[in-house]
Amino acid sequence: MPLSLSFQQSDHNHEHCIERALERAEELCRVQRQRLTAQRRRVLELVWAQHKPVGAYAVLEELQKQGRAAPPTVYRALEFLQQMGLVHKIESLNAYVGCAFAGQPHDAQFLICEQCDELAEVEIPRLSETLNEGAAISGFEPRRSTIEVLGLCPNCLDLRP
Amino acid sequence: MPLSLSFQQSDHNHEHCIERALERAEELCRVQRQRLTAQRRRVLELVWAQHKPVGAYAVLEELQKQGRAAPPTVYRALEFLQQMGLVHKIESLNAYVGCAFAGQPHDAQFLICEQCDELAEVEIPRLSETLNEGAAISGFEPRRSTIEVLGLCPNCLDLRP
DNA sequence: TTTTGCAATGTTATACTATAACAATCTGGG
DNA sequence: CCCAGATTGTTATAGTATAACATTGCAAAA
Ligand SMILES: [Zn+2]
Ligand SMILES: [Zn+2]
Ligand SMILES: [Zn+2]
Ligand SMILES: [Zn+2]
Repeated sequence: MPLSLSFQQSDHNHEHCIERALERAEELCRVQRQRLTAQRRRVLELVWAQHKPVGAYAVLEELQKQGRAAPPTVYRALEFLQQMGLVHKIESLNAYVGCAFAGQPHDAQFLICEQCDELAEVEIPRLSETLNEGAAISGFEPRRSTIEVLGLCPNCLDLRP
Repeated sequence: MPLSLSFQQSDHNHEHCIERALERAEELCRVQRQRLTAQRRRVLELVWAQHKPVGAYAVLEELQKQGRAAPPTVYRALEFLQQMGLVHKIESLNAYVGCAFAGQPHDAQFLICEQCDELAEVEIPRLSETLNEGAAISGFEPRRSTIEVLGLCPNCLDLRP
């Protein structure tokens, strides 16, 4: 997965992204004997609607367009999807995004554009190793890391003076 | 600053930590012609009360022991202190912690123990460089990064089976 | 097939985190 | 002193997330 393709072009076929994510989810849940119910599938679909982090209440609003729904519905689905490694929470934004590497064990690393809100999940070479080695020097044993980088994406940089 | 001293011993002289932080704050505000008011000073003191992240409403409760106070009081003080580089927000915990490197330009990096809640602000060798170089490969220009590592601290690891 | 028990969802209420808006007060420079 | 801007007070409300318990759905066991 070449890093230079981390950020999607605005004209890419996003339907394809969504389809692929849903297929991947079906597969993972089947293998792990977990139920990807219609509700959960729909939430995953909504989270994947864009390559941008989406708030839980934004998902809720969409759900409500097709019937009643309350916050616990969304949060339960998001929790399930996170546990299945299908969705990540972006802590610095209180928002959620579909995992680009579902099924592949990885530490989550995100580049987030503060201009257009586009997000790319990346795997920066040697970053996890450097982090783990550095933590070990402190005698610390890492279990889960939050790495969220805010800045300007290539698309927005191109449009700049 | 040796990384192996990142986590404080439970018997260290923490009054000294607090005094040093306050002196540092006075100095920084003086130089930058900003006012470290009694309110702001008190909030900084409360944030420094432990080497653990503290919630805004926990600070508020302490303030209320010495008179009336409302949420905006705390959030304003925290915002000021963050802008002055005296306090960091821990995004994954919605909590705040005193900066260990006030006055020294740095990217914030935290090791957080999920057992005892102790937190160490660290500067992992080459981590920022690795991150910036990796982002550059994506054509991304980083501005601010959130790096929070959850795991077990040396003290808690020692007490384990 | 019926039973049964757990998983999932519905529903209501509430906790927790943070900010908007405007009034009152304080502070330092002219 | 007087003013203008900064700071704080105060009330209300927005935004994020979970508790608690009722109901429904689903599949394995009998
Ligand atoms: Zn796409
Ligand atoms: Zn991922
Ligand atoms: Zn200390
Ligand atoms: Zn710091």
